[in-house]
Amino acid sequence: MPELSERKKQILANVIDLYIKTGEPVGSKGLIAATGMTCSSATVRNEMNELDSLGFLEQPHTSAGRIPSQKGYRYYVDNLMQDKSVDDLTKRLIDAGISSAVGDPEKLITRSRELLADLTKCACVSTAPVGDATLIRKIELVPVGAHTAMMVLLTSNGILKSRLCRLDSEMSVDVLEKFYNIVQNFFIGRPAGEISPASIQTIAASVDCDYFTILPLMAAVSELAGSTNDSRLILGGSSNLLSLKDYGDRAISLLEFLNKKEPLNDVINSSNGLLDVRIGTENRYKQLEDSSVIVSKYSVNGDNTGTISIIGPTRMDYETIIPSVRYLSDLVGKLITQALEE
Amino acid sequence: MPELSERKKQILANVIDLYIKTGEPVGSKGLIAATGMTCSSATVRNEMNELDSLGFLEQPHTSAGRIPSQKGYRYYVDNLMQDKSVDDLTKRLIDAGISSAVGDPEKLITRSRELLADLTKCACVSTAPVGDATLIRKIELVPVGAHTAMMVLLTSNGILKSRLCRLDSEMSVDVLEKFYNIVQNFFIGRPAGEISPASIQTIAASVDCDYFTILPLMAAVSELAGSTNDSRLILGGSSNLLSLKDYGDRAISLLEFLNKKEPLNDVINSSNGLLDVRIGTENRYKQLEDSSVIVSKYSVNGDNTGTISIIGPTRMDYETIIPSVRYLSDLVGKLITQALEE
DNA sequence: TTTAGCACTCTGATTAGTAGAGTGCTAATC
DNA sequence: GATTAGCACTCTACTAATCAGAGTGCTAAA
Repeated sequence: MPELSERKKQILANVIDLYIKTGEPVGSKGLIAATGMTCSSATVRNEMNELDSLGFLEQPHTSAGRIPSQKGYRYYVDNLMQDKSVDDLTKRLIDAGISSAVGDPEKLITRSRELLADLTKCACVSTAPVGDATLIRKIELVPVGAHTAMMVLLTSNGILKSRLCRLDSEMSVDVLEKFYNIVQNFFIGRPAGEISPASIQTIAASVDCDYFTILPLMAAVSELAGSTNDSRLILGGSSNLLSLKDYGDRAISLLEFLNKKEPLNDVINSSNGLLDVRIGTENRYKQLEDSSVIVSKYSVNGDNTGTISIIGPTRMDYETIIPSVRYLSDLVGKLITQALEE
Repeated sequence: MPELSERKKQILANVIDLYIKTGEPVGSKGLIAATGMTCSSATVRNEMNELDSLGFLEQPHTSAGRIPSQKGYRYYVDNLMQDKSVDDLTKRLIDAGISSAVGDPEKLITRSRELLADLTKCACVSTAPVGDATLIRKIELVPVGAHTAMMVLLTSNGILKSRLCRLDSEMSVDVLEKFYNIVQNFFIGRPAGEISPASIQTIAASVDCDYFTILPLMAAVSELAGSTNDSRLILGGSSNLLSLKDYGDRAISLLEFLNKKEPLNDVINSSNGLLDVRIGTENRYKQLEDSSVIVSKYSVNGDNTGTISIIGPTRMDYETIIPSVRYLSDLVGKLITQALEE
């Protein structure tokens, strides 16, 4: 990355700030008017020209102002942006917004997602905490009818999974007792990831109990345990993106893209580090080429990690959004850890 | 409602069918070309003119073809549309689509919503079954830490609600036992709607137990019981509406409208009868003036009702969508009832 | 009652013209 | 050598004008 003169840096930063604010290409005169710089427009023009050849700015067409290129945004985020901490008002908004959900992990995540989408006017994606360290805390079988029961599985992350299951034979006290025995001996306290359809079969065969009676229950355990590792990816606030002029018609295909689980999951999961900012084509998907994605990880109990992410136009207000996302995701991690504390 | 001649009825039906198919205003020549009617275009013009003065058709402008008015759609849905049953392919698609979720109420509703949104290319809204007859089936307190526990409440509809709760004192065996006693005596088998913050207080005061220890638990029960009656309104497939030319720019404000819980809830709940079709301004909301809403109720155990609804442009394919919605919602009702059967 | 013929109307697409914003270059100035 | 004023040039966004086409309503004949 070439070293830029102080003035170039300042001009680049100003152009980006102004463009983020107005959405219009920034011209030399307009830049001076908006920032009160002391040099003349011709000087700015010369500098902008060089920033253009260096690839930090680009022109929509010959006689328009400049807009930041992807490289420009990257340089801005890495070097120019003032990495201020979250401002006081936002902090209070966040604290107040999630206060009603502090004790409950699921609610907390939901509220945070909604809140952040509102604050940033972007789409927001949340995932529940998952990890190898997810232990099975409790499995409960709640009878619903003579042949049916709701199976409820609680993990060490406070994530609850449930599923109705049906037995061929009657759900007798005897069956229940045997089931709870197996649960106690083989499942409680074990990592959810260890439970596979194969291991289930072995266990079902090894216990002193009718194989075909207990098998549907074991299968249900296996399914629930498996599903603890799907990360409960949920998208919110996507309609915020619709009214942005940045996207125009392309908002439609963007929304259709975001509504598909698999690619979105891939986008979120391919992030590095605690807080990852990916600009434009740094996201591998064509549909995100004029969007930026900010993924922030939070950790629960030091082991399991979930994410809170923002998806919006490359022309998003990085300077305020990044601190907000970081603050909120830290908070979520801490609060969930605390809620689950002994 | 004035009685129309057979030919007028036929022309009206044909115009609407064609307009639904093409989205373009229908002219006299085009109508004859598309339907193979035997009279001349001049005759059709005369008839259309009368249908126009009667209010069943309207012209976007003087020299364009006709499009159905709201009154026209209403007459079509009530009198002209062939109320065929769902076609074979659709039936198979639906059956196959939900087969993996048959035994589990929550999954079943989710799959149905997604499926119907795909089939109809419209937005689809589902609600879980609720009603005065919703009984509390089970309340379970799953310890998570020394001071915290996950409370799980299961209703007779198979709907599961959960919430983490925190005690000031330790969650001793003694406390748990007393709690389960209260649950058994006061809650199990009772309608969820009966439980109010006031009744909770009375109960907490009346039992032989430390009031301040048991109160947080009682409060949690009250909250969960109260939330069983929120209908879990969920919207899916709304991005389908974006690419429809019917809406143009207005798609944005429509989506923003649909993403708000309260008005959407109102729209769904203000429906009458088992299957309600509301066209354009028959919906009380300005934002729905060029949309139609189809609300179909399903019932579980004969008492509790949920809904599956379609929201799309007034120019939707009523003839195939209505039977699909009806078929699917009946199926959902039956399957949930069956899953919960003794 | 139906139909052929025709004048009329309105839209939507295309073209031409214009004002304005912004640039890059040159030459003068600090 | 860096900065700046001046200017010719370019490109867009907007407006107005034109025109073909689709469709109508009306009249008069069948």
